[in-house]
Amino acid sequence: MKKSDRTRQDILDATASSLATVGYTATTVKSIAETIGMQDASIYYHFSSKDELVGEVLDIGTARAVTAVDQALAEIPDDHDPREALRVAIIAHAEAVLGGGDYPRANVRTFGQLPPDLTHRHRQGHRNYGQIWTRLIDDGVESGALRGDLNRSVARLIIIGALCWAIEWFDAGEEVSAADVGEHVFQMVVNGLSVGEHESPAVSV
Amino acid sequence: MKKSDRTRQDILDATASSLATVGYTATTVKSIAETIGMQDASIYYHFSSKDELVGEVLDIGTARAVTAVDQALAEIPDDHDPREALRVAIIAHAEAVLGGGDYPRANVRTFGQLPPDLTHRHRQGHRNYGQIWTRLIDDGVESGALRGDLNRSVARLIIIGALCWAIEWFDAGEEVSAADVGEHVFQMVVNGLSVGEHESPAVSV
DNA sequence: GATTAAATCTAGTACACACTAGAAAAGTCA
DNA sequence: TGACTTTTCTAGTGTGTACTAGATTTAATC
Repeated sequence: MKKSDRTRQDILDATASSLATVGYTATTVKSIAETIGMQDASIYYHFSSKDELVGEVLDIGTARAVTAVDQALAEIPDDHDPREALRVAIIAHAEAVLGGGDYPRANVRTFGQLPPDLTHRHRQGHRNYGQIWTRLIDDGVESGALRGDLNRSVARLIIIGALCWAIEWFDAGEEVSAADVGEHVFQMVVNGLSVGEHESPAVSV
Repeated sequence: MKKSDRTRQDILDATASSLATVGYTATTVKSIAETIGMQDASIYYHFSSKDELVGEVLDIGTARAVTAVDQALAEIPDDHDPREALRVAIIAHAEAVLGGGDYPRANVRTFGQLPPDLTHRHRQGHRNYGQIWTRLIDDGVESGALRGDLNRSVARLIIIGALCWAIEWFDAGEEVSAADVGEHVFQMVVNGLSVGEHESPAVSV
């Protein structure tokens, strides 16, 4: 019973890593098996199909991203500026998806390449994740800290999009960290690029 | 000689449409052939391989996006505010990629799913496109209109990312137009979501 | 209308993929 | 050790893919 659990975990890890780096199509059952030194057929003792395996990896990925953002939000004081909550959430997301493990990265990386079944399966998870952001923006607008003249749904998707797309160009080896990317996104979408009266920003790379 | 050109165009169009809607892997030579009422083998009279065909579609896509942005920029007066140039470029990009034809959409949609050869082939095209944006941001910073305390390269990638990711959620049937999305991106990354002294924005959806 | 060239089709090959069946090996515990 | 279970392997199937070769049809030219 112990052996099986460890192997199962190895398979999940290898799949997450492969999805995060080469995407869904290039992630073959054979390549996963090779990574952990098994025959491809042996995978099917632990998972009934490739898509069930991939689905489980993606489930873990969304769960981790949600947890990361929730935890970060839980740590800020109650009397916070709604902008600060947004900042914390953006940076937490950036760190989870860019600097974090393979699971959240696999999630974002394979977005739009999955077969219909898997896409449908994860729609609910994405909706839940989106609600966190909807609330953050609503709080900001209703408290008067954020502008109310923009479509909130579009604003939310633009923020998430800027963060998700970063996975396409972000290079962990470079001098810009995952948190830096988050800080930049926050500075841009909240304070704006335009010269004005901003608090002196903490980030300068 | 005429016939061949028209068929060739039909193949390109069908490929662009397929890439834009279902992605690279699901775009098979057979499905392309079916769309235009041919046998799959006949495609190879016009193109030597699937990837050569796809590569040509992507080339056209980048060219159209570049042209759209260049043209939009050429039409603004010489004494423009650098922010206005950025706004025009952002909206032109949004319209080209979201509201425009299948070719630019195919480009963005298949980003990250292409085999290494094709990825490498288009790196130069993307670099050229990026330079347009680099110049826009540099102009803004050097003229004092945009903040200079952020990493310009990161800022550029965040703007492009927000626009590119929009293809994943944008629905042409909804009440938000492609130009609306561009306007939102501009308002957010240049003026910021934060409440402050903005000119009353023209967009309110 | 006959001759030639262009364009498409029929019929296949080779390969990679997800997945299966049953034998073999490894692990567990009396 | 021996009986049993769990896990992995060997050897395959079927399917879908890009792509090829050569015959066949369609179009253009004289």
